[in-house]
Amino acid sequence: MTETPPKPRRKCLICSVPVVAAHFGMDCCRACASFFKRRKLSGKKFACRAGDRKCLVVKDDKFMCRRCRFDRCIEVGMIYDGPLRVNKKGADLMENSPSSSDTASPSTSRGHESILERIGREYNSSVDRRRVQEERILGECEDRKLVPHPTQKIYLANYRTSVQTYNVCVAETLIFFREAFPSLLELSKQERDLLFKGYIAKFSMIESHYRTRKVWGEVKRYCMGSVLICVDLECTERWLGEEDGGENRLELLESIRSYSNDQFALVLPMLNKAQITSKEFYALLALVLCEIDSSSHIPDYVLAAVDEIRAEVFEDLQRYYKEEMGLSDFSTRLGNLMTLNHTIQECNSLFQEFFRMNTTIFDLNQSEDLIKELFS
Amino acid sequence: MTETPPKPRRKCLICSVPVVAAHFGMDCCRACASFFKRRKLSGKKFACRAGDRKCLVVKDDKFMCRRCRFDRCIEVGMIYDGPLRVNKKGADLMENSPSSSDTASPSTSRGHESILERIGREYNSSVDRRRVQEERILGECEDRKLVPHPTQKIYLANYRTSVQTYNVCVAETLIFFREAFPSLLELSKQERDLLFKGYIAKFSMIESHYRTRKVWGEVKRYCMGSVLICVDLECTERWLGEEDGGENRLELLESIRSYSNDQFALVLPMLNKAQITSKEFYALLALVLCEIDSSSHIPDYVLAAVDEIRAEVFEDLQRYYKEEMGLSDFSTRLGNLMTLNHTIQECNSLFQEFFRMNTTIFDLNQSEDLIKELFS
DNA sequence: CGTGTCCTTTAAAGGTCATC
DNA sequence: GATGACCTTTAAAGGACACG
Ligand SMILES: [Zn+2]
Ligand SMILES: [Zn+2]
Ligand SMILES: [Zn+2]
Ligand SMILES: [Zn+2]
Repeated sequence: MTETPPKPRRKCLICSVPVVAAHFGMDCCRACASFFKRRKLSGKKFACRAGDRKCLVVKDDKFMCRRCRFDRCIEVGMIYDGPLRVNKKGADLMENSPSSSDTASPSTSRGHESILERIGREYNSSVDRRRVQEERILGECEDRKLVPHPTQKIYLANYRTSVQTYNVCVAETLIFFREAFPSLLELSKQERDLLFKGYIAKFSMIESHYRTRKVWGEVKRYCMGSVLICVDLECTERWLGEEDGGENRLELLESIRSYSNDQFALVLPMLNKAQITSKEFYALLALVLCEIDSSSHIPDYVLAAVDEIRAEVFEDLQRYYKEEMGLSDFSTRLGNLMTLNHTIQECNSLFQEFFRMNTTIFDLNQSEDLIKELFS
Repeated sequence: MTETPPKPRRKCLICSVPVVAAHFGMDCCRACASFFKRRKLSGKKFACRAGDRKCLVVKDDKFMCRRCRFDRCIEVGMIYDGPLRVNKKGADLMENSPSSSDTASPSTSRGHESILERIGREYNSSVDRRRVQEERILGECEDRKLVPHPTQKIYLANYRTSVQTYNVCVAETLIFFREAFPSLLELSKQERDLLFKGYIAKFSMIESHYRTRKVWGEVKRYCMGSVLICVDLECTERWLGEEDGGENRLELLESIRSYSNDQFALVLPMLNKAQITSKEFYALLALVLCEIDSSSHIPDYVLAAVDEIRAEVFEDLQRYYKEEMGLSDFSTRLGNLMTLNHTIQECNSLFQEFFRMNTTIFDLNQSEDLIKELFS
């Protein structure tokens, strides 16, 4: 009837073409959504066409700079954590289980759960348990301070809450360790405890970075100490109160500073480059267990047991890359993941001193019998 | 085949029953999701059954405290901003337009756009324009500081960026004013400018609170100054640099402090209570224009023009409540919205001094001819 | 009315394929 | 092999209704 007025419509936040729906949490066109997903999946990063990473990203018939287009996607806040559902075609039909009734299937139609599924389930379950306990710890803490986060209740860590949540973390991760790697139950309790003692430090390291990225995205100011607490990296001195740490106070502060500085210098760049998915993180939770320092006196049959786990993880990881992610060439992703694995190993070796000291400190404060037993 | 192992499943974050899917962004059961939606829609708040707002919310056959259940929903981060799509049944079929082809329909199937749709469209369009210009302003600012936000790039406001973004806001809001209220084009330019001069302060006030809630949720530490910049309320003194503000520096600081303190005391509680949806915000953008101080010397025919807008908004608002929100009794929501409207009016009257001074300050810095013309 | 179960609808994710 | 148009599938939102 009347002439159509110039109604402003939504535009693609990446390339400015008109857009009808949201993709990956942001207003963008289907082409940019496809592009972002492919780039995330492949794991490859390209160089900027101009070299200065300042190309304008607009739909000017072909030749958008791939690096700058991807950077723009990250900048506007698009998120993609790997496929949500598994590829129907690729899945083999080993048995026709009658699981279609009321009980929810464990995300694939296969009869038994894969190792990555099991690790993921047990990890998330341990996080749920830790969250409940941390809520209680923080509820009892008089001077708790909320950190500004728009969607979650996150608190500033202090010495006391760090020690308490770490104790909870150790206890719950021990359960995770038992449930996620049941094959290790064939070893003696002593051997398992030795493995766990070497594991918990590496676990804490990768978990901290993983949770930080999950909770804070591209924000570099905070570092998650556990499920509900985080450290403000711009005022780390606030973490340790004047009366905390006893006679080791200054020493402790210096250790922590050097530990975190070097860790951020080593692990963070790798983690940013790898952009790992949740499933890859679950794989990492197993792979760091399987990297055992050859200088430590571990019997061969224990090494054989972890090698079995490593092989199972690699098999499942390849299946994940091929079937679920639909990658024909997954060498880049696997390479990134393995580099990350070795970086963590390296970082862990560098700071064994710190962790030994750490263990001593936490020993003084521990209340749980379980932990006393472990670190005696 | 084998006995089902005790696999941990997801639980309702509100009442702890097993849950199969997410609702409103969080893992919760369908009952809690329904409950949350109904409570959000109705706008009513109930008193806590025990009085201390500390009831445990668990599915123990009837009698969950409604207040504590709702509080828990907010706490875990559930979000609901009114129905996403319009009720098909309620919509009248005035014409059968051939719009079903390629051009996207303007969210309802009605031939012409309602006033709230128009205001919303023009408001969002003005925000898009401001975002582009603010990105440029901040790109040129040497000492810009990112505020930690997991999904958006938000910067800390300083005196310079505040002035610049305010100028952009005035210019773009003038366009919004013209496009959203076309009926006012029948008035003279002088009359429209007079209306706009009274409008811009109230606009800034409600927009600031609306954007703060949208960007920061329940976080009370930051207050959005414009689209991309915000003030850290825990160190407001950083906002004004040592050399900013000229001879009025201390006076200016004091004005701002008292202005913001009182505004937060008056407007914030109402806004938290009302929990307005986007559409209600659009209605408010019109309603605050229509509240004109009787002491000002505005001709009757101008008052008649804004009264026409007010009537149109009320009509559309009722249609929204009835048809889109499906409310049979919308008195609580409308009451909350009107209280908010009057609180803003009251707050505006209280701080006319501040804004007069404000205008003078911004006059000294303005570069756009448009603004010079307006505030001469 | 307020609640919770169940069914329908749809926005956004997954997947395919011709083109370069 | 990368791209983007064009289908197919599904998780989560809307809506109806029986119960108290
Ligand atoms: Zn695009
Ligand atoms: Zn480039
Ligand atoms: Zn529930
Ligand atoms: Zn209660």
